[in-house]
Amino acid sequence: MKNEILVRYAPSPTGIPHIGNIRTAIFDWIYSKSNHGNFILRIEDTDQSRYDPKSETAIYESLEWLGLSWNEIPGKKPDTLKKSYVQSKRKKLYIQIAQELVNSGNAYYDDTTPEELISLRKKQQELGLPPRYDNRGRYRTKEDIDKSKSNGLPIVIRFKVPQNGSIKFTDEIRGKINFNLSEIEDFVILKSDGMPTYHLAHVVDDKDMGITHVFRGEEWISSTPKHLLIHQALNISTPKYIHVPLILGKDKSKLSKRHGAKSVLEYRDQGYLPEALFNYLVLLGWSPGNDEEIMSKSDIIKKFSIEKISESPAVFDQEKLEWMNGIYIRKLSIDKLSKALISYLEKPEIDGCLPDQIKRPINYSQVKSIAPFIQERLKTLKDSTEMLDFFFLADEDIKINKDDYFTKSNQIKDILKSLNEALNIINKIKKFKSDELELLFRTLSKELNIKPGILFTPIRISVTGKKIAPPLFETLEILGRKRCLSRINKAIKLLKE
RNA sequence: GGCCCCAUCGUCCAGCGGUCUAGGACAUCACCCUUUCAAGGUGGAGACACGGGUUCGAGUCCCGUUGGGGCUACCA
Repeated sequence: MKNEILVRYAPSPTGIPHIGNIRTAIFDWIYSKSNHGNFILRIEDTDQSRYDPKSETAIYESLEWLGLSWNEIPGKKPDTLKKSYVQSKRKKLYIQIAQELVNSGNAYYDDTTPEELISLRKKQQELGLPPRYDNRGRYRTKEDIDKSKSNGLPIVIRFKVPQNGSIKFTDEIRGKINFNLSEIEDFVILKSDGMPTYHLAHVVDDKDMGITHVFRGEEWISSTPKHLLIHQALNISTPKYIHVPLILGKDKSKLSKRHGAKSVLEYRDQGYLPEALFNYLVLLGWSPGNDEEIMSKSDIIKKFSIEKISESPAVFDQEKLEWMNGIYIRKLSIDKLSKALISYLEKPEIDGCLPDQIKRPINYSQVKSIAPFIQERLKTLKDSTEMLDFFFLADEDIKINKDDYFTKSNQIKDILKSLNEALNIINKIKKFKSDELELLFRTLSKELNIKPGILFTPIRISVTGKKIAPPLFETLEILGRKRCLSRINKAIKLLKE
């Protein structure tokens, strides 16, 4: 049986995909999966001046990291090894279609220069008129154009928009939307460098590739009439349009770099799990219709429907993402957590990971022994750096801030007493295990009549260099007797200075 | 400015005419648990933008106002 549903993610390689953009890809992917359709990737690189080769790689990486696998269209060879379709490789097709449109009277050559356009808009604005192209090119003769061409002036092809009547279309989540044609200017479909504009290229490709559903950001609603017009002129059918609500920054404007760099790869590098980002993002603008929030991919695929996509924009909430990431971290097995932690921690110090003086590779079994004690404390993998650097640091590299000892209005002689008792216990204890240690230290706390908190804090600081650290007795055990003794001795010396 | 879209707690969502004295989650506050920090538990505060209709009945339908956003390129 033939697959009916074909959706595409069509980013332009002008920057690293950000959250808003990739959310559309997520919807695309889910929709194709939930309908047993296909999902393809098309690189829309028709703007040569903004093209950035790095971002093309970033697109692949982002998609792969999130697990959004794409297919090729049966019978249509992709343009890259990565199985994506690339518009610049299809240039001839667009030129051919543009010329067809000229031939059929739906488009015309225009030699209006960019400078003329700028001064035209300027004049209009001075007069308080809306800035728009005045369709002057309609009245240029073939001779005019030929002359301009031989003079080396830039020539474009513009679509001839009927200047009366209206055009309407159905957006799958908002219903009917109507526009007056008189408000639409004759727009460029083929640029002077021979490249098509988005308007032409995507219509041609969607038709050529058999795209059935177009998911795109709400910002495209206003230019949809242009796309419809091209469809009409070409006498081809339109796909379904699903304009998804925008993702907004804290200030409620369209999410952009200005809101603090929200590229997908950055989330990866900051220690977020792909499952968490996926889950969070899909909930931004969609819900299953009840209160469920934590859902696996297959859950979501099962429950997804276009009708449940919301029509109002959503503000991106970093804190909720963090919370959700914590949920996903806690769901990981210790083995998986350890591996994720290692691959994160081994990166250079400059990326927020373990200090460079710590030898790589990081030992798996060591991380595995610690992982259970930090698992529920992590919001991101990055948090782990600070939580366990002291496990890997040499004793002499543990930096202690003396002031940390004195926050509870306690006195130095008590602190030294606690530390010396600790030394004593650690020295004498037979089985250096956390439960044994805890037993002895609790007994000591009672004997000395010192509250556990007061007794344990100096030990924690001495051994980890931190006021906040993983559970003390487990920490001691993993560190081992020798290192504990050495660190506490060092701390006593420091305190006596 | 013009055109288009949108409007439930601070934020994300549920609600698709009566079960709404409006439910969940994040954040926030209090308490419990507790060796720090978390995690967890319990509880609190917190919203249907406004005005007209329609209807026996409106958060839910219609219109307007207000507010927010988007578009207005030889960028996508």
